[in-house]
Amino acid sequence: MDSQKDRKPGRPRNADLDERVLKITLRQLSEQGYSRLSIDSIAETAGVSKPSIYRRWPGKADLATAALSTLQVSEPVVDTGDTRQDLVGVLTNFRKNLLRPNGMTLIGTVLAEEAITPELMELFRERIVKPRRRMLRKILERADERGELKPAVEIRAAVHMLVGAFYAHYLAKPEIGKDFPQQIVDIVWAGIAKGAGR
Amino acid sequence: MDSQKDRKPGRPRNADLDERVLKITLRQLSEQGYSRLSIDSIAETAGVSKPSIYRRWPGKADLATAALSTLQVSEPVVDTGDTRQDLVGVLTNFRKNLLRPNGMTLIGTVLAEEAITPELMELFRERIVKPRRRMLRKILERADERGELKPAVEIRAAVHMLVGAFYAHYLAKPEIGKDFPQQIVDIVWAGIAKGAGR
Amino acid sequence: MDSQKDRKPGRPRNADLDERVLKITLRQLSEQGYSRLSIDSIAETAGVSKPSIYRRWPGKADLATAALSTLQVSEPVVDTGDTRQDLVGVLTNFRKNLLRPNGMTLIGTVLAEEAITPELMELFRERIVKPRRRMLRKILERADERGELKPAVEIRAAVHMLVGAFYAHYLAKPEIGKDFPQQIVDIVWAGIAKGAGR
Amino acid sequence: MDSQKDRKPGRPRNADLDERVLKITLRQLSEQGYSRLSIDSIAETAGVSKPSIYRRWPGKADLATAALSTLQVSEPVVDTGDTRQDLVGVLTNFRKNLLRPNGMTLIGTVLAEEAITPELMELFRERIVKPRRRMLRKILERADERGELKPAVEIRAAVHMLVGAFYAHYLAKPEIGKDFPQQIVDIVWAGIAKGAGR
DNA sequence: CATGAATGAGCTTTCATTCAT
DNA sequence: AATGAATGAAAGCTCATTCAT
Repeated sequence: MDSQKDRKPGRPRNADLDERVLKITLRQLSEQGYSRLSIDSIAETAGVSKPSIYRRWPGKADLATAALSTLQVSEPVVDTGDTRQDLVGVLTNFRKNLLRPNGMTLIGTVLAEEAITPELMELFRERIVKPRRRMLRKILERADERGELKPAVEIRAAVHMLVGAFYAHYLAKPEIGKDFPQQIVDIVWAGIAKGAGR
Repeated sequence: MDSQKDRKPGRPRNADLDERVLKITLRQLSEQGYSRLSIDSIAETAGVSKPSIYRRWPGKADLATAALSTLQVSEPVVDTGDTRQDLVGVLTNFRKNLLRPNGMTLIGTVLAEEAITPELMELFRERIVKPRRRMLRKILERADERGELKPAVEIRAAVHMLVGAFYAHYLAKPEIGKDFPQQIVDIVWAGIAKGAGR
Repeated sequence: MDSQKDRKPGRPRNADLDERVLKITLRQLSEQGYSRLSIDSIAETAGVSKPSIYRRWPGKADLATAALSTLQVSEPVVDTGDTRQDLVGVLTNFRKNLLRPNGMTLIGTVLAEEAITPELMELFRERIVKPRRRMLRKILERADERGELKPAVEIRAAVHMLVGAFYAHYLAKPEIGKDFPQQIVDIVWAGIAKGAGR
Repeated sequence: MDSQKDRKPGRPRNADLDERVLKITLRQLSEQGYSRLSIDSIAETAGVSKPSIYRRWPGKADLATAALSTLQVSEPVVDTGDTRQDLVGVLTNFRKNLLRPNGMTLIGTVLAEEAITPELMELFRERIVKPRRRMLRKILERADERGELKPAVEIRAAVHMLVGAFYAHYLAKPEIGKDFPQQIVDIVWAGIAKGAGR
């Protein structure tokens, strides 16, 4: 009798449903962008009725936001002791994600919608952009603590360059060579490391 | 007979119209993205009928493409003799464009639509991305010819970094400081210039 | 054994609930009409679940009907001895009700729905229309017994005119003057009273 | 060549369409009321696409209003010289309309929607209510000019009673006898005519 | 008994596109 | 060539009703 005492009243939610809907929303979001995203088609694909969706999320924007917020970049921070190798590791992984089908669509949609649905951009920043940057920043901060960097190096700017190089490359040419992470790290390292650049 | 020699038969097309439509299309494209782009509203804003649009461009994608292709980045290549100053000049201008209202919307739309309307991306690459990169590349090539760069420097990678840093910064934080171009150039320069990085 | 003798088995119904729901239903019915009446919103406003409503009333029509049937015009029959004054009294009250906000919405809804939900009209007739008419009829019958009326006066027709004048006035112009009841009574009285109309 | 000079450019409108849509709208409005009125079903019944409707009328309210405004009570003003006979004639016709199927639905809908879509009521007043009243008023004014009425009779109030009696009767009992017009006219006449009421 | 969840059908409205002058 | 009219297909959202605890 005790085992039921804290059961909530009413028909329990179908827990699957949340997950299924969010997953499909995220897929449509990444494949077709926010404005092509259709609750009709999400409902159909998920095998769910539209009101079930509207019960959970008040509107399209909220649903898209919720889907985005399920994303979470969370790779363990590597620490091999070799700064350059650590950086290359993170960037290699970044490259892989970028080159996946629709790897850039989500970021595109988020930028395209910024004026109209700014929440998307904000979430994307918090959940995707910042976590990835944090990994790189940590690596560089460790290097700094070990005294590997020049004094007064702008770590944030270095991170911008490391990450940004991939965006720029993609925009110029969508095939990014396997050794690009290494190339980028080499140049940045030469720019920020103490005694580098001989 | 002279006065008519290069007239085509039939009622001539209204040349104004092309221009007006393309201009408005481009604006809507930059402000609201491709999928919110509405031929209805373009026609209305331009004071033109929809069939007049369809006569010229077979469909929405073609119209958007045509509008994009009117864009042309064409800044005069500066050459002050000081490589770093030249780079900072170009990037300062780049920053200004980026920070304009909707400065990133167009690029976002183009990325978001890549899977569905790849022509947009291709055009954007040719008309916007590559010209800007070319300016930076030229500056660096000149520097190389003057012997300012380390041997075997990957100029293309350096350009990726210079440009990309802005994208990355925008994604992480949309306010980009005035001295950011200088910061970036400093680091890259330290990474690629002969004798730099002491 | 006494204390439970008239308890029904199982959990007793919450009597409050009936009342609350009906009251809110009646309000929505009077303010927005039958077809805008929404069980969703009734449930929410009453703080009740929808199945609790459906358990009591099989559907929307039944609920609306039940709400209507709680209405009951029941004014004490005045009898000052002065027929005209009595009539004016009733009609003055009628005017007040008519001019209340949404004073005509309920009657409108009932007419509008007659073809689809005839029960509403029937109930309205029994609970609202007839009781009010009965008051007027009583007054006139009393007058007749006192010998104030011409012989063979159609009392029912007189009542139609007394009441109907207000409807007609409202339809033509929704502001009804304070002396309208008196005006109407004067004319009717001149038409039906013995020796009137000199 | 002249015969075409004032033809409007563009594809001409399908004139039938307006008429068909308005007719069906009016029917649905009278049968089911404003809020059940559905553009979907109007379009289907009229064999027309929904955008064709929206091109002509910006929304549901406008369409309903337009449909209402096609109505026009316009009966020739009879003048037999016998006031009572003239009145009975108009009211007999009124009775016939009232007793038609859904004869009261339209007026009900208009009342029910007054708070939400007041244009309907306004139009109804102008197009239906006032014209009919005008006919009765004219008859009474003529009688007055002929010196048939008591001095200072409130003609408007008399008209309210004549018309209103039918509404009141309908609300109390929807079967209205054939001699009701005569009955009503008799009482009112006794109330307002000079020397009547013996 | 009462609840919260789920559903199918419907609503108004907009869009890209084609027709008929 | 240019126009206004017409269309089929969808979109976002809400409602009356039923299910599963």
